[in-house]
Order: sequence, then C-alpha cells, then structure tokens
Amino acid sequence: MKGARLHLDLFAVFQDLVDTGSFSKAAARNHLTQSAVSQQLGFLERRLGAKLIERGKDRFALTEAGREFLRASWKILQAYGEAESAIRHPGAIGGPLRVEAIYSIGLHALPPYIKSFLTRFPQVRLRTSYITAEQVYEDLIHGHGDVGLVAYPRSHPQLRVLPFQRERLAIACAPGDPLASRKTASLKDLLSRPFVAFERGLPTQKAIEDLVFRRLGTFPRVAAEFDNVETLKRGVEVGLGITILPEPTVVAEVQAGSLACVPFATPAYHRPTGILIRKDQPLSRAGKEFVRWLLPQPRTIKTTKRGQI
Amino acid sequence: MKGARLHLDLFAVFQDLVDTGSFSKAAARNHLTQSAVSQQLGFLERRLGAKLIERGKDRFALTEAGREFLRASWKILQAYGEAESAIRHPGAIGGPLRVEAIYSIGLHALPPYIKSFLTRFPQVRLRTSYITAEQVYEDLIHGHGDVGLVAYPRSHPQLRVLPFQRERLAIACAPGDPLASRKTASLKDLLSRPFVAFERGLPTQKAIEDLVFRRLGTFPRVAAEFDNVETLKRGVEVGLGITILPEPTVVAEVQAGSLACVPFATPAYHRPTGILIRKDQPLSRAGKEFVRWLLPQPRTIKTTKRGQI
DNA sequence: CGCCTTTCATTAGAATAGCTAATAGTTGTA
DNA sequence: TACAACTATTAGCTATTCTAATGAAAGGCG
Repeated sequence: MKGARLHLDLFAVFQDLVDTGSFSKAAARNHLTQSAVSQQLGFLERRLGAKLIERGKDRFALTEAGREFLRASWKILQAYGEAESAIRHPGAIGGPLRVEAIYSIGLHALPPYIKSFLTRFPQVRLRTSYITAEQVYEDLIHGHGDVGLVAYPRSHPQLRVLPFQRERLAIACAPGDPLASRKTASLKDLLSRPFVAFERGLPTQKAIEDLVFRRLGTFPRVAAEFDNVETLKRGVEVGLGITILPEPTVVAEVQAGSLACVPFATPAYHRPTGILIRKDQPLSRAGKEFVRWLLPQPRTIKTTKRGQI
Repeated sequence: MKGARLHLDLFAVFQDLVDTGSFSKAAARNHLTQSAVSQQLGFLERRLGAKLIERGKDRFALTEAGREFLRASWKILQAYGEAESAIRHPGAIGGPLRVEAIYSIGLHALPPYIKSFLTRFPQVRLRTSYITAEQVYEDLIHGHGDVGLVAYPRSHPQLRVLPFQRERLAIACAPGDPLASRKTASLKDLLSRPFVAFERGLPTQKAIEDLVFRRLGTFPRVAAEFDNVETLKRGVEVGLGITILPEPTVVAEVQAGSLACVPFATPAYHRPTGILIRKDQPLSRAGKEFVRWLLPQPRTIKTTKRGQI
C-alpha cells in the first residue's frame, strides 16, 4: 500500500474501527482480515501525515485528526448513500440514517416506530445505537448521529429539542411484594422499602430524586444502583427493593408475571422524552421523514384539515 | 472493471467530465487515457443501475441520476478536502472552495481579493468559474459553487444576498472620439452615436436600458451586442460605437490608451454587485472566511471597537 | 511471576482492480 | 461518402490491496 487510492470502504472501515474499538472486529464487520484493517489505517495515517487513532496503553483513543477524519467519513458515506438510494429508487426516501437513543427509549418506546418506519421506507439504512444520555448529546453535537432520543431533554445551543412522549411513571416491585396487589400507590409507599435506583447523575435518576424529595422531604434507602433499565429491573425482580419506572419499560415483565407495576393514585407523574437534532446541519430527507414519523401527528386518521398526511 | 471500488478519484473525474463535457478532456485533466474515463463512467453506471450522462445526438446531457451523483461528488470531495486540510494544517483555514462570478466581476473586481485571500489562506484550494449570471444562480442553487458574485443581484428563496460593491458607471468610447476629451458627460451624449450593448436579457444590459429609457425616453441605435465585457470593449475600441460600462472594467484599457472613459456629470450612476450564498447549507470555514474577506469591513484598521478583527 | 490469550504490526506472496494501448463502433460534417 | 472527432470495447500488463503466517507487546489469571 503505497500510492494507494482512497476507496469509500476505507471510510466505512474507519467508522467501524472507531465504533468497535477493535481492529479485528472492524475487520470482521467488513469481511476482511485484521491485517487488512491494520494496513488501511496505516495507509490513511501515512497519507494524512497524522496519527488518527492513539493505540497505546489506554487502548484506543481518537486523536484530534481522527475525530476530524471521522466527521468527514460520516459526511462522505452519508452523501454517497443518499445519492445511491435516490438514483436506485427514484422518488423513494432512502440513504443512511443514524439514530441514537438512551437504552430505555431504544428498547421500549422506539421499536414500534422503527418497525413501521422501515416498512414504509425500506430504502433507509437505519443504524441505531443505544447508549447513555451523555453520549447521545455528545454524538449529536459532533456530527455522528442524526437523530437523538433522550429523557428529560435539556436544551443546548447547537441542538434543537422536539418533545417526543410523556411516559407515565409507576412503582415497580417484585410480584410477591404486598404492594403488588394494590390498585394504586402513592409516593409515600416508597419509604417502607429499599429503593433500586439508576446511577446518580443519570437524568432520569436526578428527576426521580428531585420529585420524591420535593414531595416527601426525604428519600428511601438506596439498595442498589444500575446504569440501565434492563439490569435495574433484574434487581427489582430478585427482591433488592422497589423502584419507579416509566410504564412502557415494564409492560413485558408485567405480562410475563416477573414484575408488578402499580400506578400512582392522585397526581400522575410523567417522564418527558425528547427528540434531538442539530441546528446547523439540515437533516437528510430520511432524517426529516423519521422525525415526522416520531412526532405525535395524526397519521392514521382519515380526515385531516390539510387533507393529506 | 467488474467488482471494482469507488475511489474518490472517480468522483473528481466525474466532475471534470461534466465540467468539460468530454471524455478525453476529463481524462487529460486527470492524467488518464480516454479509455480509463470511459471505463470509470461505465462502472459507475453499472454500479448505480442508471445512466448518468446521456451521450447521444445532442451530445452530453446529464440525466437526473447524473445530477444527483454530481451533487454527491461535490459533497464528498468537499468533505474529504476540508478534513485533509484541517488535519495536515491544524488550525489553518483550508479545503476546497468554489467561487462563481460573472465575467466582469471575475476579471476585474475579484482578482485583488483572490490574491490577498490566497496569500492569507494558502491552504484553500480555490476554484473559480467565470460564467453568465444565470449559471451563477443555477450553480449556487444546485449545490455546485459555494459563493457567487453577480451584478444587480436578485433575491431567491434559496439564496442569501449580501451587497458587495457599487461600481461607478461611465461612458466608454474609442480614444479618437470627440467625447474622449471631455471631462464629464451626460446620458444625452449617448444619443449622438450608435451604442455597443450587452446581449438583451443580461442583467447589466437590462439595468442600463432601464436607466437610459427612464431618463431620456428613448434609446440609441444598438450597433452590436456582446455577451461579455471583454469582447464588448474590443467592439468599442474598433469604433463600432460607444457604451456604458462600470469603471473598474476599463481601467486597464484607459491606462493603455486603447479606450477612453468619461464619467457622468451630475448624478453618478452605479452598478451594484452582490455576493450569493445558499441559505440552507452552511458555508465551510473557508467559505465564511472568503465572504468576510469580500465584505467592506475594516481589516487593516488598527483599532476597532471590538478589539480584534 | 510467568504462561496464556488477545490484540495490533509486519512481512511475503497471491488475487485482483484499474490502467494503457490498440482497435472497433458511433455520429456529425464537408 | 469519406473524414474527423468522438466514445466503447477488449486484451494484457502493472500496481494495488488483499490473505496467511508470523512477530511483538500487553493484560489477565492461576
């Protein structure tokens, strides 16, 4: 590899390299050997005259040049993908689209939307990542990721926030718990048992602490902390304590009988979720369509004032 | 070329192909043979499953797919170029920048700006085209071309217009003409001689006709029409008649003594020129810098209210 | 503490992509 | 009709870019 050519594959491999943090995994994703990936990166670095990935002791860190190159990779593949799709399927909406959501939304609220969206627009090559809220903001701002989904969205100078859903909060407990047989509960019921929490600092955790503290002036003992809904639910199932969760995240367990869910009586509490998009760069057609798909607009209603969807 | 790869060169060659309208010329520009270019285009068309360039009787027309691909090519090369420049020369402003101007601006008002701009930002790969006003609007809207320069700019929903210069209009005539010895002239002086005009429909011509007609109620006999300043001036030099031109476009000929230039006495007339940029897509850093360079802001003044330039 | 596992780097050599050169096939023009 | 100026096609060579094998470095674990 000396005076070599810059294929588009190089950019895709580089993305996967950053994505997976591993030469061999990136190689596998692209049906290549680890050696090929190593040579490709070597070629890029020689060609650009700068290290792109710092791979020393604290394994795998993007350099500033690497970040710059990653941004370009994304733009390039995006541009090509959109054009190819537009040419192959004229009139259809297509091309790549990267959606980043926090775990709880990605695993529960989002799937039905994704399914119907892909049925409607099969030419869109959707790539979803379920990551932490911090990473969602980070990725959106830095140009990876086209659409973000977070809970308790906070505004940011470079991002636009659109309201997505309001998920009703409820108390979740093991099926054997006395609370499980109740029709409704109140915040006070929390105090009698240890609490299974999200990690401190996560937006949902902060909001719940805030809510409970404002209403009760105190907070139950925290039995355990988890960084995502799925493992947190496992904690509740095995009886570590009870918790507050958005209802949509527990419907599967409630149906399966592995968790019980008791809604709040008088004031219903909600977790707002929001859609994030960049302000500066306009969304691709596919991106715009997807956001429209998420927004609570009447799509199935027969008659609307404007006639069409 | 069967299961070939998409190099960045393919996109560059495709641009040149569209640009030159010829396989052999595009090949020459890229140090290739005509055969290679033919194979490349064939590969692209097979790969995308669509004709990109219609090359039949009315030689060389881009198809819809071709236009789509051209747009993508531009975005791709732009993204790569910017990244490469940012990586190779960190902190410097660089990357590709495409400036499109009408002949008269490109040949006279622009060069000093371009020279100083390139001295200041040598990493910018500037590509200028001097074309008709119509093409400037067209190219800007369709995403080729980052910055446009036209006379009598008209607004367009997709374009933003910034005022550039106001060029003083004057009467130009052959050095032997009796008018040549006058200090000033008035519009009435036009009527005594045939007029050398721009082609009908060109903005500058329309504006001049409008001006003369509004003031005099008539228009001198048109001796000849030209589609650009340079040939028009040749017409005046050989005595076809006199004309109205922006002063900056004739300074060279006046100094050389091949043309005379007489300013208007009482009201000075001006030709406004404007900078065009797209509203939707944000300009690259280089583009922003260039526009700032063109705008009449104090760059050399030592003290400003805001401190720094 | 050293062995084993994992990961990236470096070769040489095989596979293949992409070029040139030559030539055939168009189309418009004198 | 022949010519001029294109683009298309083909065969074959060269250079690029893989794979396979191996080396080196580092982390995990008994």
